[in-house]
Amino acid sequence: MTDTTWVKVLMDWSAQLERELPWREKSPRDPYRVWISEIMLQQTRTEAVKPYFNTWMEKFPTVHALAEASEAEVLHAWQGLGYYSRARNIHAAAREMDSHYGGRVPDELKVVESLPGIGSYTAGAILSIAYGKRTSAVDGNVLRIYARLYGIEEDILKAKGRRQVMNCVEQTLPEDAGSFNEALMDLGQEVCIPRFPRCSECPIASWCRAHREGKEKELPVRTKKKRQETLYLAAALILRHGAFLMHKRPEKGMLASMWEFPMVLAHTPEEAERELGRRWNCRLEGPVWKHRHVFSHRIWNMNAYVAAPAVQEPMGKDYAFFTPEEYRNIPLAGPHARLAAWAEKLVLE
DNA sequence: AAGGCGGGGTC
DNA sequence: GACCCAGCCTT
Repeated sequence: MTDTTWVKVLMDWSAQLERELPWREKSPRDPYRVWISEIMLQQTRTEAVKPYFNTWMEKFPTVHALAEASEAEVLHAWQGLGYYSRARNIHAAAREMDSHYGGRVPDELKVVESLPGIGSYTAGAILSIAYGKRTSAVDGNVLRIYARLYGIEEDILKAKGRRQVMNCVEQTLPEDAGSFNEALMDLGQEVCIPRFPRCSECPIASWCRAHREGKEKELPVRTKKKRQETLYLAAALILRHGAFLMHKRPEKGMLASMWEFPMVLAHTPEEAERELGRRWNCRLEGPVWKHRHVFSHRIWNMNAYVAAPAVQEPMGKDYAFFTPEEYRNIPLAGPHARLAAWAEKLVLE
């Protein structure tokens, strides 16, 4: 039988820690706030989320307010936070809650988990924290903590290792699962951190197998990810009557539905520049601006050029002109937001 | 089971 | 540079 005496020790430690976070107001918790915070926190540090969360709540205070908003407004509020399918899914889920669930976050595990953007972790977190149900919420923190605590040597990013942790969590999960899940997050962020765990500060170190065996830096085992592909990007600054020509990206794939300056991707900077000149059939001045942007899975080396196409091209509905005043209110794609900020001064000249 | 999908802090 | 974060979805 598993020794679970550490559970209460951990929860007492977390309670006296009293971490103050915008989404951790006094109980009862607002399920809407719990849901939004959990989505924002997917693969994202708490410090990055804080300002977005507060702005979001002023802009979209309820499920209904969010459901009424346009997708562009929602995407704009998410700009800079990354993983933009989260914004699209959150919007779709809000409309579903508004039309089918009385404008509330549902309180049944299977129902919540069926909503877009809500997987097993987020469903468990919402149900336990907002509704007091006894559900587990296994995230990166929990995988790391349990791998160390119980000396699990399987790769936690693979199904087998993950299953071992999930089984273990089920056996240790207390009735007050919400407080327990939050206590694990506290421990994972403050003490049982990835690289160099602070075991001397850990309230449950005496129960930890990895610590006992001096393997706390060896665990957890996790596969490395492959490195990014490098691409070269040439962007066109096409200015008419104080407005820049911009392009709306496709509805699927990277930076979906966000706006960018017209651009070409290639494997060399020369090729990108040549293709851009051919596309707009004009001379390019520049590069007038350079930037290197690292994504999780690729790298863009960007060059921007001033272009003045002689004739008005037939452009289609994915193209439109925006003044800087206007493009501050539309969702801009990653590094194009930086270019847009820089390009404002061209309008003044 | 594997890979796509952002951005930023930290070493 | 590399690592990794309160993961989910598609293929």
